Amino acid sequence: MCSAANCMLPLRKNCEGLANLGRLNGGASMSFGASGLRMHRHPQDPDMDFTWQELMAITELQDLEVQNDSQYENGPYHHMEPPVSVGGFGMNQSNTGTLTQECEATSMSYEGSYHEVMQPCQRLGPVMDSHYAHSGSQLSSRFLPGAQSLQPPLMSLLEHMNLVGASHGFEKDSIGHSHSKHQVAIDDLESDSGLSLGSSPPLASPENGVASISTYVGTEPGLVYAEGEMEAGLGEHCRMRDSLGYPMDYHHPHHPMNHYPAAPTTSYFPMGPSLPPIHQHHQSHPVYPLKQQQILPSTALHLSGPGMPGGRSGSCSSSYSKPKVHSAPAPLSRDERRAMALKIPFPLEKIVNLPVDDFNELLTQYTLSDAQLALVRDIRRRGKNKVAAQNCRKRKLENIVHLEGELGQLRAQREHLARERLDYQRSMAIIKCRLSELYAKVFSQLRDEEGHPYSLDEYSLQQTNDGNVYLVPRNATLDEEYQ
DNA sequence: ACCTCGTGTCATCGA
DNA sequence: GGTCGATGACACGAG
Repeated sequence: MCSAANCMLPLRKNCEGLANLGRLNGGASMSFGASGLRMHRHPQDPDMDFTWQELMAITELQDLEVQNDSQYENGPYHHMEPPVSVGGFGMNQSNTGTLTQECEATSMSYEGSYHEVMQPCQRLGPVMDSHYAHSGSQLSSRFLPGAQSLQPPLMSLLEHMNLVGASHGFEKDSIGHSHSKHQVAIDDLESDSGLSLGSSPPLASPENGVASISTYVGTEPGLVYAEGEMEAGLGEHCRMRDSLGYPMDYHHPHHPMNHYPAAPTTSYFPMGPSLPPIHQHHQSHPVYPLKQQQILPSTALHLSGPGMPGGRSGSCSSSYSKPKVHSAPAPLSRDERRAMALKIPFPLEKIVNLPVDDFNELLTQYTLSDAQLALVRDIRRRGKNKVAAQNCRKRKLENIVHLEGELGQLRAQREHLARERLDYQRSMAIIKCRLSELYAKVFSQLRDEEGHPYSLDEYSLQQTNDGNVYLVPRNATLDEEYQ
């Protein structure tokens, strides 16, 4: 035991709970401690029992405050400002912290938000009890703009202080409900949106994406978690795109959804046996001069001929006839022209879409020159790469849209957490103010053996782990024996 | 003339 | 080693 221990005056033992506080503090005197110092109270201050209860309630809050702090520290949002602490008021669970006398003595640590609250709080101070007793709900609206966001421990205390009023229920519902909804939104976002090429539009421009995510970017609490409606997922996505006029099916002739041989309906070769005769998808194909198209024989690649399997000439011949649906038929691509020039005896569709084994088998069925063989392989490579590039670009745009949605959600979450933090700081400032008043009140009732009051400048209250509260000189700390 | 956008193509990498 | 898909980079044409 250190020397300071002789001056430590255990005031009370609060482990029996608030129910016993009245009895413990209701006595005419409190004689504690090894020093034998006796503290005398004024005879039955009618406010003292309530003061003690309130004081201890605030003290016990400090444990809960730690939990609140850890919530902020462990949460996804890390703010640069340190959490507010009321430890400066003493009554610590350990041996740290000392009492302070005035609200302004602690206001330094609050910077912005605390000053906002302290002024009305101090102005209210002398008549605070009456306000608590008679107009708590008004205080809640006037001085606790963020009281509805208090965590349950704070709410409990403020209820005890009659500071909160009817806003409690709202906050519980607000926080709890919004968090659960928020989780749903995260789950939805984390769910693989999938690269559903078949349901993706040919183009998903970033502008469209921004328009779609505007739902998630909310600045108001009510809007913050509206992204939970994302659960509609791809279906909603599709509807949105549909409303934008995009086709829901990606009718690309070589789209992975159109697997060979299930969908041999189109071809790079515009004259396949069962092909739609026009390029419905590739509208960007260069429009070659009419002169160039005119020199292309409509039956340039006759499948009927030497080396061709019999019985296919007719259909194949017709398959290479130019479509006559439109007066201005789609131009041929470079590879198509090359294929016709080299008389490649099978459609480009097969060249591109056949599996490698079937493709090799197809090559064995024909006698091709080296130039033809090289061209066929180039056509196959370029055709596959073209589809791959299209898929890649679609995927890239979809990723951009998805990331913008996540960004909006995270921004909304950040705003929500910032508001919660501000509310928490304001509430703690009010609590500290009230706590300082309570300590001043307690000290005003304590007397030493000679009847002199203890000074808050010289003494502080410290609480041990077992709940004993000691009056400790400020230049001393509680000995471990008391912990 | 310049920019943007869409597309095709090539080169490269990893599976 | 060949094939395939993905992707960055580049070129080109259209608007």
